[in-house]
Amino acid sequence: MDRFVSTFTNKLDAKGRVSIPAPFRAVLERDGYRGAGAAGIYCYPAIDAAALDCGGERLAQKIDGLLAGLPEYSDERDELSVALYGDVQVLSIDGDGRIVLPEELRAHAGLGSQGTLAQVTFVGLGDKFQIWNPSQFEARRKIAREKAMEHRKLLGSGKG
Amino acid sequence: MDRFVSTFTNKLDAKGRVSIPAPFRAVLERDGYRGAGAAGIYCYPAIDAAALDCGGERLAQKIDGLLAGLPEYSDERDELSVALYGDVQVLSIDGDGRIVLPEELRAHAGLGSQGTLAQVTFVGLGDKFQIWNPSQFEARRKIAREKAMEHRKLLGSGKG
DNA sequence: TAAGAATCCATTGACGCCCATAAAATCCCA
DNA sequence: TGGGATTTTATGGGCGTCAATGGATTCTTA
Repeated sequence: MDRFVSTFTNKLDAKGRVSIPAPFRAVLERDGYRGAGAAGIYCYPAIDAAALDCGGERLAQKIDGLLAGLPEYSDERDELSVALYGDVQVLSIDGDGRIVLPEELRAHAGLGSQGTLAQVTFVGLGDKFQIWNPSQFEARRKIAREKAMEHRKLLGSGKG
Repeated sequence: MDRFVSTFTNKLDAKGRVSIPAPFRAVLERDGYRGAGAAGIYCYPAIDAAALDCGGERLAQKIDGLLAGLPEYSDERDELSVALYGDVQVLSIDGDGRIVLPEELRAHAGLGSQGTLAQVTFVGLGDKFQIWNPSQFEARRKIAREKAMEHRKLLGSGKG
């Protein structure tokens, strides 16, 4: 049972390409691999952050599972379907392990426009990973650490 | 059930490699060993100390367990995911029982930068262990002893 | 045919893997 | 029980492979 773990920062080149960190690629391959040429990741704007949520088959199934819990023809389900599926893009992974980030996704995550050189940060979150603007992620991480510190006693993780 | 116990100090070489103490290795192997090549340890900056927390599969499962209890799309979960998964690095153990400490982790623990020769101290803490800068750990240990002494008086106050 | 996209190729630098040596702990046997 | 032999650790170094990145070339399609 592989998970996406730790963070990596790679370069976004002039064509909008960026290498997926090798460890993440390995997880994706073991996850929902669909043959050499057909490999791809699901990617969509995170609902509550300036970042992109990404994952493989397992993530897609998880979304399916969420929706399955709602009544077939409810407004709730329709709205969630749109929110979750509507903005999803399937990004294919090229022979060198890279994806191309479309303009729309880049805009949401605060990554430079096409042609702009930039860095992007991949953040492992277990069964999915996120793509961030590095400096924005640093700020986010700082907050997360503070929160974690607060929760520490509750969690009992201090003594592990 | 094996535990990480006692402390060892080994050299960090020019490549940033350091041998994991043999006794710790033995515990890791019995813990969640996944075949020769796939062996690795989970390592992340300690939340409340200038040290690194390390462990094997058991530690990873503990993290999973913490998150599994939280609702799928909650702020709480998001933050903890970032704090827990985002900072974790999976360090693979080479054929000689060594790991490479990445720059980011070294910085947090006050170990020299790349190229710098240094020593690192491994401290057993039961089901995980920590990596310290030796002198910082000595200071820490001294305080711990004093505290322990105080507690001892409290604990043993009945008998004197 | 031009623009954009996808595929392929090349470079470089990091990392994993292997071996060699040295020190230390363990074992073995008289 | 003591001393030598053997095995395990720790540590240093070399080399090959793979990942990341930049650029070129081919393929689509408008």
